[in-house]
Amino acid sequence: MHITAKVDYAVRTLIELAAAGPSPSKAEFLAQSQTIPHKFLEAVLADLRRGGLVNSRRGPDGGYWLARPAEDITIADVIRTVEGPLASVRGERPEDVDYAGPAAKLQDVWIAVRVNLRAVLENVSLADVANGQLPGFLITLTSDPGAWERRTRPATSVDEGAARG
Amino acid sequence: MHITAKVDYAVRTLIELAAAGPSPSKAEFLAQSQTIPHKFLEAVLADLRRGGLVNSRRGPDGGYWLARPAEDITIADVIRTVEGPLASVRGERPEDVDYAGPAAKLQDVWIAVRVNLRAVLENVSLADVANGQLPGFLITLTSDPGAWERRTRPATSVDEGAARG
DNA sequence: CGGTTTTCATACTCGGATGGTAGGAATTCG
DNA sequence: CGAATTCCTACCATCCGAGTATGAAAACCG
Repeated sequence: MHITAKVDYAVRTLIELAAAGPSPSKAEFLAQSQTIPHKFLEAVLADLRRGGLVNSRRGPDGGYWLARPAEDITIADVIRTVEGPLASVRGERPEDVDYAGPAAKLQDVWIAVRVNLRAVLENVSLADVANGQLPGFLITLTSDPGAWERRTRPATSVDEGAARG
Repeated sequence: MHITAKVDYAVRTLIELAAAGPSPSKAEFLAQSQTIPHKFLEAVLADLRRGGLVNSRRGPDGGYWLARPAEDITIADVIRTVEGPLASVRGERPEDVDYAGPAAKLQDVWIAVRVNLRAVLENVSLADVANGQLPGFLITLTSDPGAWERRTRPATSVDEGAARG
């Protein structure tokens, strides 16, 4: 469950474009604003252009701008454009896996994971983030202080010889 | 957002052990039951043992069995044992990332993603899956037929507005 | 037209992860 | 003892992630 640099860069760049409005922004400016290696960002922007999320123009006064309104581009759109499906199991889509015996119902778990991923990523737009006004359900999810705590797996009772409550 | 073969194998193997009860199961049997390469499964089982999720014994009548009750081991436990943190952004934990300018609130999105991942993975146990009796919230999440449909990113032309809220 | 600025395309590197395989040592049992 | 099984170390092939280098193509300026 890893957000790659490419996805991270793509989302941040598009947020920057959402904030910039309709006039074109140069790759060099975007790279410096978000601290992204310039040439690497160019490759990401190429994917975004081929995916139809941004338009571009060359030459002086050239640059990149959003191809659609920032309200209509979700984080899920960005991930699918630069990386493919939101969730996959060993390269397959969750609905395509097939498990034997007692593991049969494991498929439902992966489906539920995808449902919950979608519930967040398909319901936050670039405009939401750029304006700093996240949707209500997002506020609710992140307002629990536990949401910000790191959680490590429980220490096994076996290797802690002495103390166990 | 990719479930690796290692995680998939680990979970399925532990479910098989949950179904097998307290008597030891041999790696060869587990490999064949779940169609996993035998030697690769051995490496996975080694991680699970070092992580304290299974115990083992050698020799004839040897094998592997769960170190804790199947009701007390969640899918999240398994993922953290064999792969590390549930969610990460460019190798960092979501609470540690720091974004400039209009992207600042993007951190909250990643936090929300982790919250929703935890909501599923920390609340399904090996016993739930092995018994085929998933918790109610899981049933609810997967009973929507849309949960099983693949979703592709919208075509470049604007057609359907996403149902928000 | 020439020169400058920018995007665009291609190819390359480099390390680490992923998904395995092989061979043999250690342990347990009959 | 000998057979069965886990356990350990090493190895391998391939791909992916992240980034670099070089230069061609387009757009604008005068």
